[in-house]
Amino acid sequence: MEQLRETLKGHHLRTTTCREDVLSTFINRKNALSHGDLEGALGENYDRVTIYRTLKTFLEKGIIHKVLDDEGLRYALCSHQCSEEKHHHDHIHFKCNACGKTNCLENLRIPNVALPSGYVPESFNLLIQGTCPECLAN
Amino acid sequence: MEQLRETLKGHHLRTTTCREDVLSTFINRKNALSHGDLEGALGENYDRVTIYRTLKTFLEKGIIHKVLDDEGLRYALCSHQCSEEKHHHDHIHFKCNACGKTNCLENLRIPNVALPSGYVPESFNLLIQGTCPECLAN
DNA sequence: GTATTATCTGCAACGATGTTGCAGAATATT
DNA sequence: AATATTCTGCAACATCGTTGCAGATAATAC
Ligand SMILES: [Mn+2]
Ligand SMILES: [Mn+2]
Ligand SMILES: [Zn+2]
Ligand SMILES: [Zn+2]
Repeated sequence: MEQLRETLKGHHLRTTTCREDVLSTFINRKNALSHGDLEGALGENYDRVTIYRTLKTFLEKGIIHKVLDDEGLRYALCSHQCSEEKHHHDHIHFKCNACGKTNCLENLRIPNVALPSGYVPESFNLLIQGTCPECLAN
Repeated sequence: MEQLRETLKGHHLRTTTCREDVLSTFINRKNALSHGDLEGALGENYDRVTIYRTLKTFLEKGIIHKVLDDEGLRYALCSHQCSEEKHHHDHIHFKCNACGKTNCLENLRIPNVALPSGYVPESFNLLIQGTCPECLAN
């Protein structure tokens, strides 16, 4: 509760109930969320547009980052000290084809790739699809 | 020209002008194309819906494959022998933030990753963003 | 606590994107 | 040339995402 306010303040954002609810939804569900997911969870309380704008704001402030998925765009919490200036997202994302959830594998870094000369890499996005441990057990 | 008909026949597709034009657009431009790109190039000749269906058909027949991008979904030619049954797409995609083009780096394979136990990988998608050789020169 | 200012939210309207059903057109086959 | 198959265009619709603006709310100053 108070934790949420701290996070928002720390990123120079006013604390509003919508922002608190969006943020806590990200924290409670562990996986990456689309706008549609959030609308499903909070749509009765807040307007679609407000949720879009909240995502945009969180993205700009470095609270969440984009996750590319074969179904479209999702968002996940930035775990480390991402700020408005600098982001650290060289970790792997895993999507389970059984349960449909996409997760950050925060401690798995994307391996280096030797690009042909002339290519200057700046950011990386690796999505691995397959079966997650939970679904494998069932 | 005749090449196009061969490719279509080889995938058991009727040769229509729309399919020929979509296919040749992929061949002429080297980079990955979105539906919007194709609509911009061919939209005066063909209906939006027909272009959507052509993409879907090409995808199913293994003529093109999906390319994930921070802007959304694009498509690129399958260079090797992708068929309806089996696809080979463990290569890297590169998006240039300067010119906005996304390309297949067909001969760069995605490196292996040691996943935590319980995760069963099936497919991989690595997008590297940065500056391409052409834009670096300018 | 109240007034002021800056920011956020809801609503409406709109544009872009993608899907489906169906009748007529085009293609491949005989 | 006749037939069977499948492709295309149109219309209608659903989903997704953006923008402008007026009223509500939060932070700040008094
Ligand atoms: Mn992540
Ligand atoms: Mn490719
Ligand atoms: Zn799963
Ligand atoms: Zn470039």
